Amino acid sequence: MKVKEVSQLTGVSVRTLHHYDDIGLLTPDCTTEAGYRLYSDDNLATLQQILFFRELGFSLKKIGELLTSPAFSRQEAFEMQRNMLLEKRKQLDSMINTIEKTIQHGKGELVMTNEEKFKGFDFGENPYEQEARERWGDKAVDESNKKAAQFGPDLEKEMNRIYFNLASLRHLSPNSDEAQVAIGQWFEFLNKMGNYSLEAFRGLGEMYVADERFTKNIDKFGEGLAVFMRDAMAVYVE
Amino acid sequence: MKVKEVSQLTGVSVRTLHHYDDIGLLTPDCTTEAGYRLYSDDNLATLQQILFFRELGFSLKKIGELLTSPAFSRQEAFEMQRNMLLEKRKQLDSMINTIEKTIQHGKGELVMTNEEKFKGFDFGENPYEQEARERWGDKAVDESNKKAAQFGPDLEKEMNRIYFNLASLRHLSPNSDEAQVAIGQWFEFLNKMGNYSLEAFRGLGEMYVADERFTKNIDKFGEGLAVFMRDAMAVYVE
DNA sequence: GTTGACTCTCACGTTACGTCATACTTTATA
DNA sequence: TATAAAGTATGACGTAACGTGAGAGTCAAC
Repeated sequence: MKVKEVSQLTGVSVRTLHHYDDIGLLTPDCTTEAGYRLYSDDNLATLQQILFFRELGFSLKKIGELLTSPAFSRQEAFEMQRNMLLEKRKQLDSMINTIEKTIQHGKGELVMTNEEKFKGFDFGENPYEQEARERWGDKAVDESNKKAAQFGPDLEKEMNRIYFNLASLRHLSPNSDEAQVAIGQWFEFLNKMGNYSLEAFRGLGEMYVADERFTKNIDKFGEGLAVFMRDAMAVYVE
Repeated sequence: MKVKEVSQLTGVSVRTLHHYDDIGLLTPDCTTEAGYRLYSDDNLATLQQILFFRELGFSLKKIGELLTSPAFSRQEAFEMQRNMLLEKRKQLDSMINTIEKTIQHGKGELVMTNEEKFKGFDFGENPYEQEARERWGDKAVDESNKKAAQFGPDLEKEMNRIYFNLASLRHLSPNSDEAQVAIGQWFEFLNKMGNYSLEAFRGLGEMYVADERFTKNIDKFGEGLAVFMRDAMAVYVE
């Protein structure tokens, strides 16, 4: 789909699409050789996400952070957004209530304090952001780091813990959330003592299967773990 | 009340109060000789109005125009705002509905078209503004005055005929065929001497009931004709 | 009488686009 | 098939509604 079609479908302006592309929030999957932006269905789904978050008052910057967070899951996000929308409706109800009272107040049928007159406006500290940050924000990553670090200077123990954890998940899909979180921990762990690029990380996964010495050592934690890890690592890199 | 108190009470920042003062949207009734802003209860009521309109997506400029309009009435505004808030809640419900469908869609339990995925987002042409402009915009009063003045004797006759005809139908449903034909004639008639958009036409109907001067003149042809016409006009627009 | 919370007025920064201007590409029409 | 019309791209500047200090005056309290 070209910009105008997307614009008409979603109600956002073409300029907005350009803008989102400029700031890297929504880069179309494809372009014609003339430079025309072409949006895929997946791009549309992302745009929908963006609009939901925007409606809930998130800044574009924060939306970008959320969308690119490794812990981000679309389904999870949708369910959360639903809750947020319900919250917002409650707020709206509160405002409606306030205004109805105000109308009566104007007719002299009711007395109102100043505070009551502004009930429902307290937009100030919305709990939405908080929840989102906890779920997908930097804090989540930091916390897990902290926990991992608490295992002490004994790196081998920590390593084993991660392997163990992964082994317990190896019957799941390599791209399941749990698997990806676990493999993320593995990636962080490796980066504590060296600098693994994502590409190197993927290569490592390949080696787990290709090299028998690795395979055997890894599969000690559970049959098929090496293969599982390779797949999960490949997914993680993406 | 000084700025901080107002800020805490209402949830808006001190800077915002300064800003509203700067642009003349909300100038405190009083200041100390040191230049401190002092807000009266009336100022607070105005601020409440501002916040309601703001929540409904009006620009500060437009809010200022509304508030200073001679036709502006606080009570009327409140009632209108309540309707707008109810409208907005409907929109929210639509979004919630969309998101619930989307969740099912994600689980593969449902098929959705791209259009369905963006239902409820269509912020584009909000009817709120339109209504407000018609009610309090200077334009509404001027235009109808001008046109009324231009009436020649021929036109007046035709107009009366249409009114008469409508009055004879006012016991029917506003969306009956007869009523719609008659109101269609009225629309054509108006368009002979000016350009009435459908939206303006609907607004005119609203004014028939809202503005006593109209109501009285119209009801001369039959009790309740103004209300009947407003309803028929609303139906006609759709 | 001085500390700390509160206030003032500039004035520049920021976010999320809007609005041209200018130029190229694609589609429709004659 | 040429040519107009509609769509798109990239700057680049504009705007709305504040945020964020800086620097200075004011006020209540200990």
